[in-house]
Amino acid sequence: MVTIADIAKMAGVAKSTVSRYLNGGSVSEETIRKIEKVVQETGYSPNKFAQSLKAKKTNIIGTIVPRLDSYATSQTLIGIDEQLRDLEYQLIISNTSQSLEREIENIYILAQQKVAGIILLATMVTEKHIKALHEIKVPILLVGQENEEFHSLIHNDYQAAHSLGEYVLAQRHTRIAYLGVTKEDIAVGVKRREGFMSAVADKVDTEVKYFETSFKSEDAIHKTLEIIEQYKPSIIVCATDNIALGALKAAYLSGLQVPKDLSITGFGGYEVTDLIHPSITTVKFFYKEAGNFAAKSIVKMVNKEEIDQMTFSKYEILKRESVDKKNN
Amino acid sequence: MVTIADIAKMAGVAKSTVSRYLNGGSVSEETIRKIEKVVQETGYSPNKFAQSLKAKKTNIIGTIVPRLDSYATSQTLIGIDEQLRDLEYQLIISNTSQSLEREIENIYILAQQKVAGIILLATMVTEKHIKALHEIKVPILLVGQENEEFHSLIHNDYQAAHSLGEYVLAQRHTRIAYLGVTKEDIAVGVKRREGFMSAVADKVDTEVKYFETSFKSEDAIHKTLEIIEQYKPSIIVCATDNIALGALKAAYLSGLQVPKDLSITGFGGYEVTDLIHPSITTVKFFYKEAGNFAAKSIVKMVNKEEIDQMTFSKYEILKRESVDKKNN
DNA sequence: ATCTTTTTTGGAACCGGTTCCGAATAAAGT
DNA sequence: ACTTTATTCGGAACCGGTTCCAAAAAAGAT
Repeated sequence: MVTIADIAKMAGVAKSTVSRYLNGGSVSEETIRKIEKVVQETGYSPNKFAQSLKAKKTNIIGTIVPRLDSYATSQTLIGIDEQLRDLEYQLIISNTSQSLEREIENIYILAQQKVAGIILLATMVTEKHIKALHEIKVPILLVGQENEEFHSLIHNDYQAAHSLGEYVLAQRHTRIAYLGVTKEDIAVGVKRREGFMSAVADKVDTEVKYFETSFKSEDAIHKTLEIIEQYKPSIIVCATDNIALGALKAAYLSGLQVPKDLSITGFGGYEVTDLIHPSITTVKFFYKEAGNFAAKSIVKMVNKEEIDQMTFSKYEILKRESVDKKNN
Repeated sequence: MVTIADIAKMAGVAKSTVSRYLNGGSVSEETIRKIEKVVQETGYSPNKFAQSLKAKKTNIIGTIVPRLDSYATSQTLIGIDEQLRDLEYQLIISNTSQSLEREIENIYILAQQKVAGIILLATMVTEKHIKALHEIKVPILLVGQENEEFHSLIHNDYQAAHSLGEYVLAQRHTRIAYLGVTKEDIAVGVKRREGFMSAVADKVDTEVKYFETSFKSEDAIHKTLEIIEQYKPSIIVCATDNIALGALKAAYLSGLQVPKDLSITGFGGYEVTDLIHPSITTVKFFYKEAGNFAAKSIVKMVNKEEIDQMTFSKYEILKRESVDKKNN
């Protein structure tokens, strides 16, 4: 490994002169040429650890993600990655495999690595999270969950679900099942449910029942089989697209035709929802664009610029084959 | 930020004593207690840059991946991540968004960061790749593509496709379309095709035609529409599950029933292939287990242990609803 | 109690880069 | 030609940890 001392010796100058050359300091044209020649011949590049040790900072942004095999996470990371590259920051991805303990641990690990900022894609934000995030003195951006103590970028779960509720009413569905998830996930478990109910509850001649499943499609299959047997809804509104896939499978297993016998909606706008038959009506969140925005925001925070405390990403209702219009 | 010098001062000992305490050197019980107390009170942890600068190595394994939104990549990374965590190595994920230039660049960047080893999930291995991998003097493991100069962990594309070909024959399909991808991808574009053809070519009364598409489902939809119109196969064997999803959509758009009018197979064993209707017959590769194995292997290489030059991961034919048996 | 062996400790050098500042040199001004 | 200003350069200290080795202390043997 070639060091700055080697380069200095080979170019016949001092280490500090090479350093000045590398960092835009005062160096004569002749000396520049001498150093350049040696740098090119050797392929020298500075030792990152030495630089960071001295500078006490890095150009690294850490992200903490709950899982690697989720569409929302992947797309968000792609957006973050693209934008950070443009801004000449390096991205570190820490996968916590949905362990809250690991999330806390990774917060401290990233701080130790002197990341310039942290983007936390959170499923939930506990007191321990908050304590850790305060202790480490690093700019933090939450993505996907809101919290009044930290800057947040969230998908407008409430408003999106409300819009979907309006669409379901406009399609004249009156016997509605809502298949949600645990309240511990504020965004998916609470806000989407509340938003949807705000649109459909208390409508005359409209019955809506809440059911709960996990995030796994296999559990959603079983739950939907129950719902079909016990409640016979004309539509099932699912809190995620993966749950909707499970509901679709259960409909087939029950001998029902979608959307004729049972309509189904999802949430997220995963690509596969347009590839299958029937294509699934869903709410599309622009995860990649959200990732782009998150990257820009965290860099602004690193540079001590002001950003909004809370930002909402866009959504779009994708009206597709899986919902029909009822005649009543 | 508390440094080792602060700890030493507070405990009334020398820096080198604190360092020995931290690294299992010779320290008396009394001195251990003094240091421990101060370390706990301050929450001190060593500066990673200083450690790495001195040690000239890290406990980081870098992975270079072509994309973040692929099932195979996600599962492999999850497997790598789990295993590395157990082995107390940190994982860095570098996403190259399918740019060969970025792959080369990231090889050098990771070397600069003194990663202990690199796992390269490659789509193809060019001369530039080989040059870079040789220059950086870091243990390398290729995953998903074979190359005789570097240790490789590959999915047995040839044998798996051969087995699938045998299954297709056993289901008595005689008018077969194979929908493949570019030959530049040796594993998916060459080996899978060759393996399948080795099973079905030259069979009496069996006609098999090769067609080509990109990895994108949308392109596969269009290509499949053409194939259905021009060749009317009884089965389409697709080089990936995403292509199979496209083929399934095209069958629906053509008014065909699967598997009655047209059978479809995929490759990879993505979860969604069992969620949709009809469930797709496919070859399942155990990506996560492959990731586990890759992590163990790279760590062995880092420790100068011998490993096999080439290792094959397992596969399994998942016989599902999308292929029926012909009566001929 | 004395001698030998083992354990413990601290000082200093080192890892590879950055930065300050005085000295030297060059350029500009009178 | 002399003075003032600007540019360039190199030496040394520093960033926070590790490690070597001589000296001191402790433990074991006679």
